[in-house]
Amino acid sequence: MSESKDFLRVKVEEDLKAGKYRAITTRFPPEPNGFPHIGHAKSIGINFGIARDYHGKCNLRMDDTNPTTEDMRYVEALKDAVTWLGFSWAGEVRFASDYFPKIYDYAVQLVKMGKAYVDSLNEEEIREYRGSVTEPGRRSVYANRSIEENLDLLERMRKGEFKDGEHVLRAKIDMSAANMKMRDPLLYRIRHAHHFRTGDEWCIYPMYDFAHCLSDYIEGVTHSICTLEFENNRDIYDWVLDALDLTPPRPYQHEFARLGMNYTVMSKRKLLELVNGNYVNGWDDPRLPTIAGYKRRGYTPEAINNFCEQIGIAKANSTVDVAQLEFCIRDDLNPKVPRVMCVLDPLKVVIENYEGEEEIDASYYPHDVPKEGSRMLPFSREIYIERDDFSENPVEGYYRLTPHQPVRLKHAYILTCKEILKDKNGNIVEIKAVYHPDSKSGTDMSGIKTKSAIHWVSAKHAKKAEVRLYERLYKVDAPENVEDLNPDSLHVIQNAFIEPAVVTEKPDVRFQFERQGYFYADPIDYTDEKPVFNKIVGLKDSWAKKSETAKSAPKTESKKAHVEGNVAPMSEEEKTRFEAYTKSGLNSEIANTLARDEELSRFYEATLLHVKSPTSIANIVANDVARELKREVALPFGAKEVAELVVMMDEGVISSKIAKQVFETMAQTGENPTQIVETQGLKQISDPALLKPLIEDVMAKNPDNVAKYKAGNTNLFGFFVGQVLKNSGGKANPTVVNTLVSEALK
RNA sequence: UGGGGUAUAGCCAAGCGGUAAGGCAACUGGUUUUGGUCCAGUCAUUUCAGGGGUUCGAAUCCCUUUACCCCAUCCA
Repeated sequence: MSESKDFLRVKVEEDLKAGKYRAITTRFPPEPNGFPHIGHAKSIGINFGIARDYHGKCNLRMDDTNPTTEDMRYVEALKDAVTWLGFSWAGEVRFASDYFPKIYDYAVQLVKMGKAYVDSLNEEEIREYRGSVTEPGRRSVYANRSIEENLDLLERMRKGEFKDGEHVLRAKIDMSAANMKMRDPLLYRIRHAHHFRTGDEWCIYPMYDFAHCLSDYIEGVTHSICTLEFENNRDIYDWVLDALDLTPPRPYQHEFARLGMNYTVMSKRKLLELVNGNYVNGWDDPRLPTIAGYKRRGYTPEAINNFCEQIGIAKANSTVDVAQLEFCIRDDLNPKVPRVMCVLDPLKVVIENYEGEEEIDASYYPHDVPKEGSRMLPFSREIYIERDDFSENPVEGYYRLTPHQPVRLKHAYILTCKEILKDKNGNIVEIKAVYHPDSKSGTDMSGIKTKSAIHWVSAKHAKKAEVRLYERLYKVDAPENVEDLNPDSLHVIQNAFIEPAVVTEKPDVRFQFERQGYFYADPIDYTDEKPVFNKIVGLKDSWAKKSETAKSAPKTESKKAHVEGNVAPMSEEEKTRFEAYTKSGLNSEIANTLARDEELSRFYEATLLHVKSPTSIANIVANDVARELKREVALPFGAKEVAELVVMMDEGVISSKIAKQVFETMAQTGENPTQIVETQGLKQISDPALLKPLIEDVMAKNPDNVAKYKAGNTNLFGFFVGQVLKNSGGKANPTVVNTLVSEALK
């Protein structure tokens, strides 16, 4: 695990340490209405990963509360994905639909408590009554129904006495809530639809907001982790669980930013469009970011999991570079898979001075991969090399075969070009070459230096193979619709030539095709008669990059100009205060902060009554008191205490640093500041004679930093002061320490 | 526009008043029978979205401005 923990793990540790839960339970709660993609992999990694790290449990629960969109087929895909990624859920797969009876009972209870009602407005009216983000909504007249009537109606809804949309059950919360989600959210709706698990047992179905929190509670989930778009729903989550007065402990919801990747779409809707519109070949098309797609392409679960770990968990909306994913799969495959040779774009080479044939023992792994295994490579007079590996008029820096530059055939001999054969159009169709008999790999006595070694196959022995090359599905980095699709995302090479051992020996299903990339024997279409390979990812290619960057012009970068907005004007009252404050010597920023906030100005003026020290008071009120006021609890101290603190500071009994510390204690415990200073012995130390030994000590313990500082890293000054202050328990007078340290460092 | 979030390098991301972690990408150089891997190194100090303030000291605390995301489905 990495050294820094993400905020979710921090929270889990806190809760465990505080004894909020004895053990933790998480859950992965997809709706079975689409195939899972790499964004789900991130969520799976988080939920199952946290459960694993803290010895808890993680459930797999299908959030199947909408019978019209869900299907068993997706349940299977979801189970496959979790299993393939290497995780196992606790017990059986759960279904929200299993809890329908319990959830219904909770609904009845809410009605009995007078906290929910049956509304009979139609869909349009409900929307209208909800108001808008700027305007409060108004409550339906049906909200006044008696508990008995509500109970009766709800029961009849369940029995199927009403048509779809005739009634809904709503929570009675607040139609003017600033959070739109809290304007009497719907709890149940009538749907005479067949559910893929409960069949026709129910004709009312709970809404997400009602079912999800209760499902979590029923399962004993402790940490309900979801994505950012549910932040607004957290209020309902809490409301429902609190309103029902449940036996603790109850779960709490925490949100993280979902995964975005460039050149990729991740929404279910867009993915569905690609599949249904036949822009790709099914849910497992290797170009898709679905788990099934990656699996079919040849990605390993290790690579996906590493990726999810590397990108981290945070709350900022972000778009990860696909290069990061590609790194992960290369990194995983490099030390694992055998190297073999496959020619994708063949160019025939006839070796005029070679007769007969031979077999070369060639290791499957390069020197830096500590694995055993080799195969026999047939070599003969006619071979294929990659068309790219020959150049009649090479550009500067070209290392491969040219009319004047010999090249090493990997594992075999050195080759020199003798003649180029072309067709009528001037295309090269064949190379005539000679080999150097004494240059055989391992026993090279030729003394010829080559710049590179290229891959090849014996024409007579090679097997024909289909190779599917994939490029990014989209041509733009932030694709929006099908117009952004890359028309060249799929290249099928029907006539690639691969060395025979790959088919006859099958040392693995994933290979590195030497110098090209990683490939996977397609699990569905591959046969020995017609081998099919999918390109997983290319090797890094610094040669291609070099030749390309030479062409493309450097991008011009521009920093966005920052727009300054207007500050809201002050009211008359505020203006009067502001002027009085500046007149009394406060700087305009502090005066402004105080003047604009009624509570702050009141506190400031009250403190001023105790001591005539406007600047010190203003500073502490505008900064520290303001912070405490932001919290929703009442202040445990008053103007008198702050005044005491100010006096101690003004008189130099304590430094401003200690004052902050004292203030914090005051805010937490409500203790008297003088007492805090007394009991904790916080009086500041200003005597240089007492401070000097501390400074010398720090210097002696950090000779490296002293050297760095003297070499010019003046930032380290703060480090020394900080260390001294820390060692003095915060009591050293920072001003004195500063002068002493700067003297000592001369 | 009301509410809820977020802002640190080209892309992710740590950091919680005292030396701006790490990964990807990029760029040097070395090793190499893969232009791969590996190794060594470079890559935020007019610097943490902008402006002000508090402090001996601010990415971090306070005020303020800006930009982006989410919320007005009987979807989840």
